Amino acid sequence: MEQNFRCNCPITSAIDVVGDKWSLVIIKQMLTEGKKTFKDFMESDEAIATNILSSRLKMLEQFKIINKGKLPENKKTNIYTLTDKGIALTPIIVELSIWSDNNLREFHSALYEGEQIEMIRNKKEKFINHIIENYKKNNWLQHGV
Amino acid sequence: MEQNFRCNCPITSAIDVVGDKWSLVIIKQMLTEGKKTFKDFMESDEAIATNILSSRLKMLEQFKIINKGKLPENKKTNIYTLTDKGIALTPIIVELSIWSDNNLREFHSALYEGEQIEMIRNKKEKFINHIIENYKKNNWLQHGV
DNA sequence: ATCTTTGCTTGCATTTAGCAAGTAATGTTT
DNA sequence: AAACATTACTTGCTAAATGCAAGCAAAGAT
Repeated sequence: MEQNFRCNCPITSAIDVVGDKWSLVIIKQMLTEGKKTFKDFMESDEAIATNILSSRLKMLEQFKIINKGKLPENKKTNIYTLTDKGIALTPIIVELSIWSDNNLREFHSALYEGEQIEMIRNKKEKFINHIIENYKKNNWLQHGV
Repeated sequence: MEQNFRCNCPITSAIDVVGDKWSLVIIKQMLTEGKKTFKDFMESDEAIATNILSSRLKMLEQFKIINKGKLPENKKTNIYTLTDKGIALTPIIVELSIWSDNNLREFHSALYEGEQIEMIRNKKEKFINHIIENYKKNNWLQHGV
């Protein structure tokens, strides 16, 4: 996988991995919208195409950002969960949200408002931990096993 | 510009603006490598193509993330500087750097090491301010005017 | 007056993303 | 058990973004 990196700068390398149009959107959906199956992602506001979704999930699995598993009672549905590497992307996602709220409103008036973003801004560190704890709680089955 | 946004989610919208392969790399170069002219960006480790660089600089200017100006004594060289919107991207860049250092090393063994990343990790908030103050100091001419 | 530097643009090739349709395996309903 | 529906894909084609090489005009240096 080494040949995929443009250079040895950590910032550029992070962008090489999760800097495409969809990776961080998928991770956001897992982290804050409780999405975990192929169908869940398909039905998102963002309307990702199925071939792109499929290739992105494979790539994220290769970089150990997500796990692919199944529940014992269902042999059809794949359950995708964030690994620790994936959960560690939370601060990036939170900072993107804060930046948009502060700087993009003049170009995009319909941006979500309100409590959640206010909460993120006021108590960033606490909110990051809240999102992570919430994610872990709702995915205890996968994380426990 | 409204039609460029996939939906009303702030995270997705931030990715719509700076989530391409080059925007955050250019901003990183300005913020941490002191680059400010077309030539500076051209000569980077990452080796951006000139047509892409040109279109990215225009786009970043449209979103008021950078300013394009000239020094009084030189009519040829364009000087690009970060606006406050651009400087506000610093926390995102810092978090990308931390994530890489903690999570990408197994896939990219040649990642830069050492002091700087250690410093970022240990004292994140202080380091963000240090980067910003340093940038502002070196660009006082543009910021002052 | 000529040469070099800077900041581009243009044309073409390649890669990545998007859309619509198809499909195989599983699960559900009658 | 047969038919239908759901899930998680793949395939083929189109469109958009990126990459490469060359060219070029304006400004500055020699």
